[in-house]
Amino acid sequence: MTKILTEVQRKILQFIIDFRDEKGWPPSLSEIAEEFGYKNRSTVREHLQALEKKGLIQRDEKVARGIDLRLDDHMFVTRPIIGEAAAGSPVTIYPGAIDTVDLPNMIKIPKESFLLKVKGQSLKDAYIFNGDVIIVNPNVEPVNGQIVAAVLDEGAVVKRYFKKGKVIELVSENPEFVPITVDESYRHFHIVGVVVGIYRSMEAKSNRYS
Amino acid sequence: MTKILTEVQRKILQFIIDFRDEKGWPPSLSEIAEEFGYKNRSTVREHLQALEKKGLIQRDEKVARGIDLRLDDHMFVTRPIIGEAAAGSPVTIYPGAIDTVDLPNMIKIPKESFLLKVKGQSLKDAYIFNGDVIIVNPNVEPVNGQIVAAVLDEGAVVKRYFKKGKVIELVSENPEFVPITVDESYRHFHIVGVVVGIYRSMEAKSNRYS
DNA sequence: CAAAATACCATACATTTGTATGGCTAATGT
DNA sequence: ACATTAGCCATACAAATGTATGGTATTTTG
Repeated sequence: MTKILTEVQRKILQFIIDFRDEKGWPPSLSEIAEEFGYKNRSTVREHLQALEKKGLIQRDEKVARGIDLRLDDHMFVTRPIIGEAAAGSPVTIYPGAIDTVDLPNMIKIPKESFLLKVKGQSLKDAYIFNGDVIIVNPNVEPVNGQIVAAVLDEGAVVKRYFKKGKVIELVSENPEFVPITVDESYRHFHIVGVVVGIYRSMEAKSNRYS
Repeated sequence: MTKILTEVQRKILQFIIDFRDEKGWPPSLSEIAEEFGYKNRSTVREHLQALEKKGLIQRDEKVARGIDLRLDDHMFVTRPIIGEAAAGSPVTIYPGAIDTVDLPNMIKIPKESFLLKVKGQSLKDAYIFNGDVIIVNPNVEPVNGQIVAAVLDEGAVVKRYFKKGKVIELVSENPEFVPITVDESYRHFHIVGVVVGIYRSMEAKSNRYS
């Protein structure tokens, strides 16, 4: 089962992955040939046939750029969680991804967004629960009414954002909670990003009460 | 900024997304033409130029299948919602899709699954709220512990599924609620499908208290 | 209303792309 | 010693692919 790749095959596979990542479509035989200095496409084709035989790619030979990656599904399905959101402590961003989520083959993360796993019941006033994954886009300006993840003196919050003149108000989804008003008296205030959505995996193993 | 797509453009974009998802590489102009019954590739090319002008794709015209998706900036893809889930009334499946959700393009709905929009607060014992979208897969056998959407005499429920011998128990996420035991006394009992996940859009417009 | 955009078509053309065949060398295993 | 495999080449060929140009009809927009 463990088919070992030769050095050349490994490099070609890596090139296909990178190419596809960057351009959005797989390389043609010519492009692979050029990358590796081959004067001939047949050479490339033989390497691709080897890769297909070993199950790493699937080809439609009759079709231009008909190279499909068949890497372990984990590559695509398991995404790193780069931090945790919880009240009382700042949003923790791990230096390297520590935890991962298994998202049932349905979630792909755009480059600029990242995932935060919700820890504890601290965000339940926003109807977000332990184990939920929130999708945060750090590169957009929050619009009034959007939910943002923010860090301030007393910790991290996930609340609706309203800017009124110089003052920013952070309102909970749950009307029982009093809004936070951010003004000059705050020394630390930083918008982590806009919460674009939440995803909750419905796996039996998940435990929402821990 | 909000460039609106025409119906044709939207459909073509969706086809490109699905094609790429399924095959692993983008479609050629011919393949798009064939899909939509066009007798001509120039027609397709014009649509692609429109999509590129609106920033949704990026093309390398000189290259076969040179279509790159640029959905990151336009995070949302509109998908049809085919029904509603609410307690008290059976799960309603619209004959044709009526409503739509804007899902982040990162959420890829498996072909066999469908979306139900949650209406009212009736499912809040499962921590699912008004306006949430649940992703239901009807073609898999529920495993003990999974959350299912089911219809029974008293209406539709979304609860955890446990089969013990001949008896099926439907347990709420919230321990305060008493489990439902399904036995011979039930005349109607039908599993709609397994809830694979939920997605909640964090749009300002959404109103969770209606 | 006139201009622009949308949405199609036909035909022609140049490249790109992948395939097929055959041959050559070096390393490896039996 | 001999077969096998990996790795590379040249040449020829057919099909797929994208482009260019010019046309028609309808709808939308300023």
